[in-house]
Parts: sequence; structure tokens; C-alpha cells
Amino acid sequence: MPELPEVEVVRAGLEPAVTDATVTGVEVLDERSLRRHDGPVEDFIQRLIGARFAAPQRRGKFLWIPVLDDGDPGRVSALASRRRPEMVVAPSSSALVIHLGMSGQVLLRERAAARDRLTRVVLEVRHPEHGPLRVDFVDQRIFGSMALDHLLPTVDDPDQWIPSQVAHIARDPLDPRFDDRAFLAALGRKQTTIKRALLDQTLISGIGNIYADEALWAARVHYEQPTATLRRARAVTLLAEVRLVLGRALAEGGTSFDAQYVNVNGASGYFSHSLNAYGRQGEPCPRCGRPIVRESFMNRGSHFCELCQKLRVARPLS
DNA sequence: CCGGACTCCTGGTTGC
DNA sequence: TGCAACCAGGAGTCCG
Repeated sequence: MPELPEVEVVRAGLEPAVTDATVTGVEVLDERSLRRHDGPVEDFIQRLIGARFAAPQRRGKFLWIPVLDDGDPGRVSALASRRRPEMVVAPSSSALVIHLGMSGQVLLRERAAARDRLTRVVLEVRHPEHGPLRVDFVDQRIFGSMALDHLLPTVDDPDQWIPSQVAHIARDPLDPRFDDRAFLAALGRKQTTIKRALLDQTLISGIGNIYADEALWAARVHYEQPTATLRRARAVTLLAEVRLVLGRALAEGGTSFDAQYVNVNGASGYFSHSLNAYGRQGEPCPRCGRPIVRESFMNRGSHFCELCQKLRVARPLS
């Protein structure tokens, strides 16, 4: 479900509530939500209780809250010895990694508030200013997860640290350090089609099925256009449209079709009203009026306009 | 390297 | 109304 804008809405909502807060209680209602935690449930609970949170971070669709004082001295020394001994210790050596999968939600609640039926993990925290709060991880399909993970320096900035589970994910296009030239060059090298590339989180992160279809529609690119045949100017346009659609969706609080995606207060975003292609099969293309078509692709739907988004044949080398 | 199939799951909607 | 089939915003692994 949630793509970059939705995850960023969650991150921004969590920030004032959990930064500097201390974990006072952890309840795991469904162990399957800890599938990506490397260790038993008790380990997850014991390391979290008493820990203090730093400000939540995000890359693409991954969200994490760096953990201070988590009471496991082993990892700090292990990290300090790798690669840059003089650097000693990261400000935080581990983090609570949250991935929302298709149906995950993070909800901030009063300590005594009723629980959603699909709540999988509950964190009780105490914030120095806001007092006691509850952070509920709700997830219908359990494709999402919570995990404690250690932090590693990023390859392109040794002062920036990232959970090991997220290290293989590319920077997202709203990250100031996203490398446009490297991305465009990779498109030219890859033997694949453009929608696959947009969904490949190791090339560019944060884009899912909705915003891939929207950006392709805006840039008038067919989803199966081979990346190597995409003219550079059009690839540049496409990347700009990716940024535009992600930015607009973020400004509107994300895309919600139902109560399945909500911010930390349980409220829906408004961007579904702004979609031009996704989910609009049979409706007229907002640009030319031709009905939007839905085709099956990668076990999901691709929505596009057959008139505006034609497959372009590669120009023969003269 | 690449693409396709399959896995992890629940629950709302659609169609007979 | 009942019930089965189908569908869903993600991502990892395996195999040819």
C-alpha cells in the first residue's frame, strides 16, 4: 500500500511524539510481524524496553527510529571496529525498523485508548513533554514488519547511518543526495523495461505501483518501454514527473482509497482524488479522453492511456 | 543479468 | 443471502 509519500506522512507524524521518548512497555500480539527481526521475540522486547528513541528516519518506503541506550554493549564495539576505527561509535548503534508492507499502519494513541482489531505490536512510550503515549502497529496482511537492526554507515556518506536491512535500498528521489546522473546512466545500461526499473528499489526507492503509473502517464511513457531505448530527455522528464507526483501526494497527505492507509492519527490522505491513471480504467484519459486501460503486469495492474503512452521504437543508429 | 512464478497473509468486494 | 473467487498500495527468493 504505502509508498514514499504515505511513509513520509507517518514519519513526520511520529517525529514530535517519539523523539526523545523512552520505551516503557512492549507487547507483541502477533509474532509474524517480527519476521524480519533477527532473534526471538523476547530479545526484541528486552532490548526495546528502557531504550530512548532518536528522530525517525526514512529511505524510500523504509522507516526507522534510531535507538539510544538499548542495553546491548556487544554491538557498539563490533561496529566501532569496522572500517573506521577512529570514528568510534555512531550516535546510535541500532534502530527500530518499520516497513508497512501493503497494509501496515502506525497509530499514535492515548495510553488507554481502544485497540484496533488488527493490532500486531504495541509500544508504550513516555515522552518528556507529552507524557505517556502508545504506538500501535496495525497490519491486516502482515506483509509489514518491525525489527531491531544494527546501523551501518552509508556507502556514499560515512557520517550517515542506515539499518543493515535497508542498506541495499537506493536513495529516493526526494533525498538531496539522490544521484540523477547515476540513475539516468543506469537506465541506459539496464536490459529491462521502464516500469520494472521504477519499481526496482535498488535503482530508485519509494515508488510503488500507484506513483509508477502516475509518473509514466504524466511523462507519456509506456510502461513496457525498454529503458535502453528511452531518450535521455524523456528520462529526465520522467524523473521530474516522479518527483512532482511524490511531492504533490505528500502535500495532500498521501493516497487513501479507504481506511487502509491512514496517518498516525488515523486520518486518510486526499491524493486519490488527484490520480490520472491509477485505478481509473474505463474512465477518460484527462489529457485526450481515450479510456484508460488496465493491463496485468508483474502480478498487478498497469494503468495507462494507449494514445498518450505509445511504445516508442528505438531510433536506428544512422 | 533478467523475467516469471511463487511466497509471506487477511479481509473487503464482486459475481454467480 | 450465501459463498467462492478475486483483488489489493510490497518485496524477497528461487529457478530457468
